[in-house]
Amino acid sequence: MRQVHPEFAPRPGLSRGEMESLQADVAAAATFEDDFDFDPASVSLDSPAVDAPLVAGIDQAFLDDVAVSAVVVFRGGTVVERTAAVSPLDLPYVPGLLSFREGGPIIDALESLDSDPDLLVFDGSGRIHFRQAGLATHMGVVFDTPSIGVAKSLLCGTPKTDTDGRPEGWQTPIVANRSVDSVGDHEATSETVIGYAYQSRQYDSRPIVNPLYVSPGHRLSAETAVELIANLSGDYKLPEPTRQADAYADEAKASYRT
DNA sequence: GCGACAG
DNA sequence: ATCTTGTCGC
Repeated sequence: MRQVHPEFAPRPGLSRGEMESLQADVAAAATFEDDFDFDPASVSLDSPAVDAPLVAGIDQAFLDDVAVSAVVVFRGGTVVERTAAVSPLDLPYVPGLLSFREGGPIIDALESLDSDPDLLVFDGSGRIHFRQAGLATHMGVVFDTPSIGVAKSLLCGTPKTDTDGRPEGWQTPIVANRSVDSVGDHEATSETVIGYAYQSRQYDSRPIVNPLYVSPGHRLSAETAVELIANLSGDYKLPEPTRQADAYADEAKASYRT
């Protein structure tokens, strides 16, 4: 696939202030409402539909100063394409600036993809971010493609209800808190729903499984984002596209080491 | 100064 | 994220 807005792509060598300023521009350019042409209900893991939307899962593995970015593309429950790219890392991990560390490598991988996915699913946050421009939002805007962020822990915002020990399928809104800035048309008040905590799985044996934190990246509402992730969840905690991308990144990393 | 945070 | 053996349990 190709970048639609390369001017928003993370550039190495920016100061912290410039990175934060670019994130504000990205957030202002993002849409947190449904704006896509496929039917959310047609996104599933078992639909044999030959015309089901293409969903790409993206994840990375690391080795010293290089990132191995993997993309696994699904159509219904079938993998139709996989790619992996190895790229140098310029910056360390800094909470809030993840897209500047991982964005470049991810763009490399997505550009090497033959398919043109209808939906991108990232390992990290989307709108659940200090400037409402997490990794999923940043990448979604650069490729102008619907995107969702699925994080295993909460970066900011507050769950409307306590999330401990909830049953499978349970969900509660994540509203903005003081650490979330209003950006462009996207205000951030204690009423603003920036994502959802979603209990994708709960095993009888384990005492507790933490929920996933799902947030819209671009061209999606928070409600639709959770609905889609629910449709893409199988027997494991992580949605299948992300889980497979994670495994493929590890594979690619292992073969790269040798 | 306190809080405190994706991968 | 990454470094890692065994081990508990379905």
